Amino acid sequence: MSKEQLIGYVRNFVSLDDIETEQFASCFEEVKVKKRQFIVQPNFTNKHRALVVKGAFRSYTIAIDGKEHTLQFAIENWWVSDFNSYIHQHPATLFIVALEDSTLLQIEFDKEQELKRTNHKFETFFRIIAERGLAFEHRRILFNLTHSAETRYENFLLNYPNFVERVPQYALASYLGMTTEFLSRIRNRRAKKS
Amino acid sequence: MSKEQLIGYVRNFVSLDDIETEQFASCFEEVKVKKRQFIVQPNFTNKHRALVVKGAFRSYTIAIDGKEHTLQFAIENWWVSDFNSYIHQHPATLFIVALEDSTLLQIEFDKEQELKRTNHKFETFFRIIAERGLAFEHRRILFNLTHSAETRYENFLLNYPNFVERVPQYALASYLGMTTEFLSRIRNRRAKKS
DNA sequence: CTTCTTTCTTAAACTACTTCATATTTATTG
DNA sequence: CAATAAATATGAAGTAGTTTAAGAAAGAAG
Repeated sequence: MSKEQLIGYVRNFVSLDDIETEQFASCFEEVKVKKRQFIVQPNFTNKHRALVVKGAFRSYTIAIDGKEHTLQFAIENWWVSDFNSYIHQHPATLFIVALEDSTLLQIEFDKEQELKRTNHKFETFFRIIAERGLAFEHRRILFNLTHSAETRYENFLLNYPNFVERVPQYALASYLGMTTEFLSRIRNRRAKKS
Repeated sequence: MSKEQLIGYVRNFVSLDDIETEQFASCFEEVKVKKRQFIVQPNFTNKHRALVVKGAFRSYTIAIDGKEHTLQFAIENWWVSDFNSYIHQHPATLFIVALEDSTLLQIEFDKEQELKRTNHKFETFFRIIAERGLAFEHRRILFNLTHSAETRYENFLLNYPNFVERVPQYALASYLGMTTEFLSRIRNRRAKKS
């Protein structure tokens, strides 16, 4: 059962006894999603957050000029949601789409609230992942402010080599804040050098 | 005493009885900081997080080319820290400097850990502020990806009018991801229009 | 295997923003 | 309140990255 993976993940952050483990795991539901299927769409409230058990996702928005901009990717052991929509339980602004046939373990907002309310350890767990997420985004913002398009790409290659192969170029470009054409040129430039 | 302000802030998120309130508040220490004084510097671990009681701060980094890039501003009722340094207790990468003579209420990392360990409510409080911080940075990243320099400035004006007056232009420019010269032009352009 | 669609590539023209250099205004300090 | 330093303004030249457009390659679907 894929919940092993969830348990393993949670135990990185808090130690749970058997009863707690069971209680935690029982709040999650396995969902299979086909490539190109949307799990979140603008104007619909994002009622779950999900751990990617297998597969890959992309969350993005479409600007007024029609262009797509990627906020996040998620592969195995990453969480996926429109976080603003989820925590405030108001309408989403993002699309979230499966980049591959995927399996998720998702928890409903209300169940998560209950978990956090009933057991200090669960509260701790969600606190830690929020903190780590925040620290991550701080690093990302700073890196984006301080580096050129090419350096941002190199950094992504270095830190997330396993994402690169699984993510379409246009999506990666829009995550890194450049056009797909420009990323194509960067890749070409680099290929020639080596 | 300025701890009233801290209590008021915390009670926005969790309800504390008198004993809890006292326990929470007693972990914070008031610190006065003069304009231009640094409270965090690269390579020193950031041992506290602090609520701004009065005044204003800026956290920023200096890139290899010598240019400053602002990660955050903080005025009254905002938290300030090098969050990556603080939560992992490893050396800071940021400078944090007072933009005005200021008063802080700061808590030591170890005391915060203890608060969270000993009382579920305190854990909840820190979970909530981390989640809100994360949601905030998601909005910021998306907005930066989807809008031009001028629009980013207009948005900042709209959402944080009270920051604008208190923050030097070059710092705001570097927060918004543009040069101070370009922001100067934008402001000039706008002034002429109206 | 063929057709249709999606993604990637390449090149030339363009533009939003930067850089550099200098002048002006606004703060800070003795 | 001078004197000096720090921040802002402005113009001209430069560039990193975009836009547009068209073709090539790769994937998906029958």
